[in-house]
Amino acid sequence: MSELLTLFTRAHKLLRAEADEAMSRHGVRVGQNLVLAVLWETDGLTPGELAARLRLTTPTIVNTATRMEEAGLLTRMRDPADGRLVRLYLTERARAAQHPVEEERRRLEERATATLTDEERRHLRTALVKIIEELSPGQVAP
Amino acid sequence: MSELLTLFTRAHKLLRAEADEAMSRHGVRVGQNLVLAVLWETDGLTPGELAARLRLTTPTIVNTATRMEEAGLLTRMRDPADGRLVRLYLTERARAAQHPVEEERRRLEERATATLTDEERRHLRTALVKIIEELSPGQVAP
DNA sequence: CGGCGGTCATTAGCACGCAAACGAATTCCT
DNA sequence: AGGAATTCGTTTGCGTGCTAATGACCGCCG
Repeated sequence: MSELLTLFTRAHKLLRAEADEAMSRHGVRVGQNLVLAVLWETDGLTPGELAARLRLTTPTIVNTATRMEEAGLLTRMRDPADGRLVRLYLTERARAAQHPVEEERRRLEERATATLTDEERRHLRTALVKIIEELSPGQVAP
Repeated sequence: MSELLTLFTRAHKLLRAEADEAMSRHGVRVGQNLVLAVLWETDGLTPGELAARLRLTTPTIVNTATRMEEAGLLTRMRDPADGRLVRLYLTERARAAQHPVEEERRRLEERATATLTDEERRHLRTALVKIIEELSPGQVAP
């Protein structure tokens, strides 16, 4: 039986559900927190740039951005120099959510790996990196 | 930074994409292969029973079953003894897909962990089990 | 300068998860 | 026996991912 794939799926689902619940307490859904993480670092990126950094497709970012706009987390502005581009800027609410959301993320990771030793955590990390490297033709970088 | 969560998400996405591509070669989408795996073992279960075994919600199974019915993978039959129940039965096509799909699953797992030693694989497995145990209040069982 | 190809974002449509609301059938409890 | 409560499946609507098709805009090239 394909033990590992099954366990992987279950662990991922649990982690994602916990993350969504935790983020939702601060008005951020789990898929939005990735976009936020990038914009907290570099505000005013375009959907395409965000997609590249997050390894998602542009349509995914566009749809997420629309929901985030409706939720008052960001605003769209056409680039004055290049009318094809749209730049996404965080609102005050989005900036205010940074520390709470980052804290939730940190706490979840800590909780999920609470019963692992430091060595086991390192093993897990290297195993994940190896899997990613094996399946993704190329870089593992950031 | 929450390294582990990020790595986990990326690895899961890659695994899922590969799995979907592999299964699709045999007319089965990645979400359907889980339903199939259970029905290959025990045909004629109800959506509720399947949901319980797969730890998914009943609506998810119902919708997946509808798509599988349209794809000619299963048929719905009302239980003659209890009119609330619907039983899902595999078609010949679904049974024919068993060996190819199981083989794809096995190959994917093998490929993903190709650069891991047996010991690393065991480490990964126990780490996943611990995470699941930590986040899911109760059983890790089947 | 005027069209043409390339580069964007967006829209549409699908898969697959969830929760909540609904309707049908059974079971339980007077 | 007959109404109330429970147990099912289904429908609906949302979030998050994808691909393919569309449309706006820029830059280049003749």
